Amino acid sequence: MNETATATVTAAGSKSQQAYEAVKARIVEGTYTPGYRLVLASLAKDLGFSVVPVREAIRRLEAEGLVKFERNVGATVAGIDPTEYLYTMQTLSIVEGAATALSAPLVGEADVARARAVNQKMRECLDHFDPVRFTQLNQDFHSVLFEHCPNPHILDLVHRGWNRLGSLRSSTFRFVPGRAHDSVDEHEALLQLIEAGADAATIEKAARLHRSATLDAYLAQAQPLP
Amino acid sequence: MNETATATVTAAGSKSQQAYEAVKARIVEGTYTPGYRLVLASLAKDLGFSVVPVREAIRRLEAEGLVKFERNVGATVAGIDPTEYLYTMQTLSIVEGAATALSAPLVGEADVARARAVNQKMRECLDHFDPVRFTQLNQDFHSVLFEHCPNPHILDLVHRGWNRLGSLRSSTFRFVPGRAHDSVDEHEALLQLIEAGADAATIEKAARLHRSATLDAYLAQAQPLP
DNA sequence: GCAATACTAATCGTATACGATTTCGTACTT
DNA sequence: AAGTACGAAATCGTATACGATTAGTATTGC
Repeated sequence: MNETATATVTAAGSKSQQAYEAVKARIVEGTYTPGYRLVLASLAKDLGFSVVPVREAIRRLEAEGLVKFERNVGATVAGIDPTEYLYTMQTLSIVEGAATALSAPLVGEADVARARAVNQKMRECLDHFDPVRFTQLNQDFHSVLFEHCPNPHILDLVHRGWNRLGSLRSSTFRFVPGRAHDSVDEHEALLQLIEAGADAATIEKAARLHRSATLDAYLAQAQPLP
Repeated sequence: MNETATATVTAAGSKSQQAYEAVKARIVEGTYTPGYRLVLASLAKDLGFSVVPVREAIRRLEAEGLVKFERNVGATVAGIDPTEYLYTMQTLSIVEGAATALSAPLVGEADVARARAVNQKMRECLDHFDPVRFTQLNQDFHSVLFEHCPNPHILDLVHRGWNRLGSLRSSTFRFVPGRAHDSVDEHEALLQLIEAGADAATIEKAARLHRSATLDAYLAQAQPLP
């Protein structure tokens, strides 16, 4: 059997949990593309489990918005129509902004240095532009900034938002390449705010606008998503 | 697809759904108090279903934070230690503030009038103070203000927050009676902001502070929760 | 008398089985 | 020929059954 390289090796005994993580991984990494039909029996046979744990896993993924479920019909990998993208990005702008602001006082020098290093890689990435790598680095960067958020509820909401966007992380910056440059600059500005111990409201506003700007750039592009 | 405020007519064919709603109702209305142990077999026998749909319902409630679940041990109605209360209120202050701001442009005169009527009842309620009724009216009031939020994700987060607080809605204002008076005044101020077509940021800030103030009042009280 | 261990009861986790519902293809009717 | 009605295949929903794990209790050894 093959394991996902990025997996945290949870090795959770529960098969529901295993199924959950397996399916989630396949969705996020793109093995199951949006619209893909998730048949319980097939998945169960594929994973070697019975349908019951798989079913539970699917319902959990539904709750997170990663799959769409229709009674007596089945589950499909949640699509990302532009409307959903807008909703998700808007929600993320709000909760991530808050998380970043709440996290800021707990971000130490080492964290800032790490974030800055990531941002530097992003800047280098601008030349021979690789959207996938860039978006991955982007997530790494922001993770450093909000991961210290002391409120686990908010942090969870942020993670869910990123997960939902994960399905199209390969394409986010592909559609708005011009945005990448500004993004890197805004990152540096954000770091300086944090270093300076800026007001929570200021940091929140900056973080939110940073995300909103990406959303706006996408909307301006008005390119239909796959 | 989604149930309106006037629930109870759902009668969703799925037994999972029925079980979900039944258990949720009993938690929110207080039949199952925090810490109550939810035994699958007992619930199933009680509801007349098998354990499988009940199990699914419990997991959904877990995802919403209404019950706590421990593997191979069982589920209990989620307690509300002060820490959790703080987290939930803080999260709610953020998402409800955003929802209210996004909703504001869509709130018509009729809505404002309705909200004001509710607030008037709350003011009358101040004399012979009934915490339960007051908190119910409070929810009604805010529902009018955020229910038009065009982003369903955010709206859903607001609903979840209110649900989590539902278990102690009978006690929220019981512990901070002095807060009730200020709350009514802030409601009126909020209505005037909306009527005047105030800036989204202004409305968001006001709505958030309104909730934060309740949280702060509670924290100042520093009374341990049941 | 106290503590550690073995045993029992309760409960959860998963598998298998069967009934219910939907969907799609085919044949028949107009 | 087109639309409708019927039927079969696929899939989901739920029930029942059994194995696995935990918690509580009694017993035994020191």
